[in-house]
Amino acid sequence: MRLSTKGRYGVSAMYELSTYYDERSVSLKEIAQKQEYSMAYLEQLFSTLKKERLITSQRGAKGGYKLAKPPEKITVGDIMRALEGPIELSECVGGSEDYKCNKSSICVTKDIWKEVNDSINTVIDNITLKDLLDKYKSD
Amino acid sequence: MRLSTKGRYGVSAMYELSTYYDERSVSLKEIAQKQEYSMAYLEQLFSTLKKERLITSQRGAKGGYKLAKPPEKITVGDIMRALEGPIELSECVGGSEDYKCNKSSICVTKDIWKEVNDSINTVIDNITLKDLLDKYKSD
DNA sequence: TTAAATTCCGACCGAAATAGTAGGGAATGA
DNA sequence: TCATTCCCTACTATTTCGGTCGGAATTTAA
Repeated sequence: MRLSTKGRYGVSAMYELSTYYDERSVSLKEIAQKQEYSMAYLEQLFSTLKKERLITSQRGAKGGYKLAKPPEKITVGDIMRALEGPIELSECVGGSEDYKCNKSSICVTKDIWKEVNDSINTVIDNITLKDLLDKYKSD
Repeated sequence: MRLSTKGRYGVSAMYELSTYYDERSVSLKEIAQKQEYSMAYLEQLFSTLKKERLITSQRGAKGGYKLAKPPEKITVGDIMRALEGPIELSECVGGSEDYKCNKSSICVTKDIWKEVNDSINTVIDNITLKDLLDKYKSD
């Protein structure tokens, strides 16, 4: 039971961007080196993050990426959902309301997955990049 | 971001067993039919559940499976961890204490995964099979 | 004692997801 | 112009998922 690296890589990379927010763009190369990730792989994640409008980009020499919004307006949940899709522990939970559920025991367990979903979302939606910045400073 | 079916199938199947706790063994065939799961697949899950001593088995005609403990002593967390392994959103969290972490931003984000882990565990460790039984009765 | 029901066990399998690689094109700044 | 950087598409190796298959061992009942 584990998450993919996408979310982890993404949050770390976004944190890196947030340390330079309002200062300058940061290139993929720089982030990849600092975090020891594959640059080409990070590139794919950034492409997604850009589509989701969490970052902006600047091409060419001295180019790079920046946060599209201030760190206090970007949550870990935003990043996770952008990269990993919605959190759905059971198709019964997130899906359409009309889901036909003739298996009694599934209906009983359904609420469990919803509860777990909610608790995960609560946690990740309540941590912003700013929180991480503050935390690191105080450490 | 989603869990495998193992945990879901497992919890549903265990719920089924719990409805007959202290009454009789339930065969795989019966559970598979009731829940419309593949019998051969369920078999693998049950093999794991048995190794983890959550169920006992009786071979031969009139055989089947039973809960190894009363429903109030088996949590959803027990079942999930048996089938899906420990919850580890990051190798940084569950692993050894000496994990060398020279990437500052990972250390900052590490606590996030721990928090998420903990919140999931809290939820699933606080729901027993008995709770599910009671819930279904009252519905 | 034989037949049917059942668990037990190991091997196999196709599809999808994961975690990347590789290569070239297009914009930009110096 | 040229090095730097993002952009895009395609490919690939490995693992996990969800499941199948065949047969052996055990038990009950006829």
